[in-house]
Amino acid sequence: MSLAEQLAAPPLEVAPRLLGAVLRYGDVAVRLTEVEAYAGATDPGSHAFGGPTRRNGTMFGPAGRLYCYLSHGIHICANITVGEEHGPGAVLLRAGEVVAGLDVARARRPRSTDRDLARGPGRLGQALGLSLADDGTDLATGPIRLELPDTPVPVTAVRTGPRTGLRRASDRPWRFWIDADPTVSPYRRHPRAEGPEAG
DNA sequence: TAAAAGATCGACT
DNA sequence: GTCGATCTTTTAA
Repeated sequence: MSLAEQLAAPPLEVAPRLLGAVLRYGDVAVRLTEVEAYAGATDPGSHAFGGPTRRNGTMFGPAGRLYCYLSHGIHICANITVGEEHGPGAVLLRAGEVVAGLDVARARRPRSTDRDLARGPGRLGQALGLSLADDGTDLATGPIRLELPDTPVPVTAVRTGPRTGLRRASDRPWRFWIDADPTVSPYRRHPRAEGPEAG
């Protein structure tokens, strides 16, 4: 079963299965501990909501690719495309534990403790050395590889909650993380988030 | 400890 | 011209 076939399922189904997976780029490898599902056309929180644009084109391609975008002009955030082809599903890689290339990751983030090296999507992208040029990389054949876990994280260790920092659709509990893992990032609600508390 | 603000630039309208 | 699936530093309790 190919990587793309394993990822050819709805984002909400694939997201928890990515916990414990390892993303490797050069010397650095990160074990994923926190992800978020983005459903695509029906999800106001997704970049794909409203149809294809120059930025989100990768989301409308096949599963098993890396979707990278620039956040706040500074940080590269990474997603894995999932679901059916032309169905713009994706899973945001929110946080992880650096399991290889610790010296390289430390050099890229000199002011971080080891725990914080990839604790947050912007930090994760920085630790791995991602750039916008990495958008669209095939994770089965390219320089960046995704290794799914031999044994999935048990469902009893997976926790869910609302996605972090979104203004739209901020109440959907589509964030998944490994319970009690120290590298999971803290939840922050968007200051102007829409939803129950926004009125 | 929590909240606020500044940084910074490609994508979008 | 405005905005953001963020991070860091500063300021206030």
